[in-house]
Amino acid sequence: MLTQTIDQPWFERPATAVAPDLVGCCLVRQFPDGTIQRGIIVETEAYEPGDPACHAYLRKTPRNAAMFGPAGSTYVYLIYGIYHCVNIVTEIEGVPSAVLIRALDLQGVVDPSLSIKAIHRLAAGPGKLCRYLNIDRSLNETALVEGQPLWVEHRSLKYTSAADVQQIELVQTTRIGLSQGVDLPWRWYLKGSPAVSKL
DNA sequence: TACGGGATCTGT
DNA sequence: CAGATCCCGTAA
Repeated sequence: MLTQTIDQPWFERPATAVAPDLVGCCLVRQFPDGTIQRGIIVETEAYEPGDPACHAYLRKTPRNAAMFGPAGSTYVYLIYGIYHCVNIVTEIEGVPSAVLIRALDLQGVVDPSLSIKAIHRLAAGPGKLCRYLNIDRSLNETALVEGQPLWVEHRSLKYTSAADVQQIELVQTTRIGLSQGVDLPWRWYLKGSPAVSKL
């Protein structure tokens, strides 16, 4: 068994704990026609209660309701009227907490018209990865379960064997694009990945 | 009911 | 660095 699906208990932790652990894991998208696209998560951000940048900072509203849902479900929202962003909900139900998936290193993309470098930019950013994976609000509040439209797999053996868990070099910095909570260092990315949205 | 801004990206 | 373009949160 090379990959293992991550299930709910793993996500029942604060977003600031889950977010760094998700880097190196694999987001799996199964399209309606059954085809599957995988991407290694290379960049995440955490959003938590008490965090002024969290969409649920003030109260529960129709938009942010998904953040209060069970761990291991999705929170998908529309931003700037154009792009979607996908989060993985963490913490026990009722606690608004989530990890924004900011960038993926897509696996198995074969397109002769694109350079390797260009392929690495296809999902380099939260809006771009949702566009590429065709993720919109119809996938809001979806459980991350194998065989569903979206799920997550643990770091593969080739990443986790031997010396390697330690070799995932994480960089921790401040989050991007915010006007509130700008000083909280709740963004993590895989050092050296060509698919990270910004250095 | 009206209004303004947003966890973004692209092309100029 | 402005524009795209929609939803929703807040105020009235």
